[in-house]
Amino acid sequence: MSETTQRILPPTEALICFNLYAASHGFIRLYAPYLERIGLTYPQFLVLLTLRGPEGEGQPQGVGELGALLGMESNTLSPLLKRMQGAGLLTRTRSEEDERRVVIALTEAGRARAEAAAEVPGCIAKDTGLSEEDYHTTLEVLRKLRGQIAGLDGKPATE
Amino acid sequence: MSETTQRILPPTEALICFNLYAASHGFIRLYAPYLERIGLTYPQFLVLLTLRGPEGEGQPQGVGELGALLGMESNTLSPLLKRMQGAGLLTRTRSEEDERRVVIALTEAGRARAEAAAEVPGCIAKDTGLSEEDYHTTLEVLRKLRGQIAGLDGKPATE
DNA sequence: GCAAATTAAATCGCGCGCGATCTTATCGCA
DNA sequence: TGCGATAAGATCGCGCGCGATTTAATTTGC
Repeated sequence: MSETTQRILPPTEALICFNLYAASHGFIRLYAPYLERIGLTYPQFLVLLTLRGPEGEGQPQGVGELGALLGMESNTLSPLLKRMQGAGLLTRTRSEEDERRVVIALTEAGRARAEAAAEVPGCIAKDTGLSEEDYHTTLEVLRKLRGQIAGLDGKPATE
Repeated sequence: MSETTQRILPPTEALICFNLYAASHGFIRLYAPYLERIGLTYPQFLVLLTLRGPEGEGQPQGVGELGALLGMESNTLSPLLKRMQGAGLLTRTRSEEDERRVVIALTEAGRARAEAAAEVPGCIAKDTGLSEEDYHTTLEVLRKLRGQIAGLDGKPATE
């Protein structure tokens, strides 16, 4: 691990949260030209990838399951999915056995768009020039970090 | 580095960009109760920390410098700073020597709020329970990653 | 068996992010 | 000196995130 943390830095630079924030937006900016080309926003891209599944064999999902996978709630997902339905990418159907649930399924156009979306991460990986090892290390650090903060949302605050 | 990357994962879980996205929002949710208590949004918190400086000795900054430090442009910063001015936290003054520039300076109330803001990251570090070493490793990985993607925003796209 | 509690999704309001455009000031240079 | 190019901010529109509330369906507990 390189020792690049300097003594005097802008205050935000020493914070994990700002580095996540800046890196996240930085990556989204990298994705932007590719996503614009296929007419998707970044969250829409995430939704399509999730519905597509790891090998293109994804099944329809409820709004709740989708939200759990993406870390969003219905207040974000509902309007997002409505826009995607408007774009002809997916359908929203009330579940038969539980009328509260709404099931999201890809249309043919949605499946095609999802295939195009699935090509993008490879392009980004190439653009960034990260080695296989760096990629893996970074992914592990991030997944571990997410695991560490998952579940402590119950306002620990000044206990 | 633990070997937790499974064979079959939801598609987004294998992406660095989604892990950044999810971790960033996760951290912002951790900050939320603390920031709400002092009446700040997350970007406002970043602005105050930056204006305060590493040791509380920060100097007034132009909108552009502030944006460079935070990775924002005037289309995001201008309304944000205007709201913070409305809240009495800072002043916006046209520069004398260059009438295009607008200089941002903390008010007394802003300085006080910035001191309160500076307390928060320590609380979060405690809540997350990250070891000193994990914190340092994570920070290094993120800063390295940001360095890797900095500057390749010139639409490399399918070259 | 039915009212209260719980759950799923939708809706609303507000504050970002950001592409696109506009305004105004400074700079370059013939 | 003057005028086109550049630079700094501001403005506008739209799509998220998210807290708060609402609506409707299901589960529960008596």
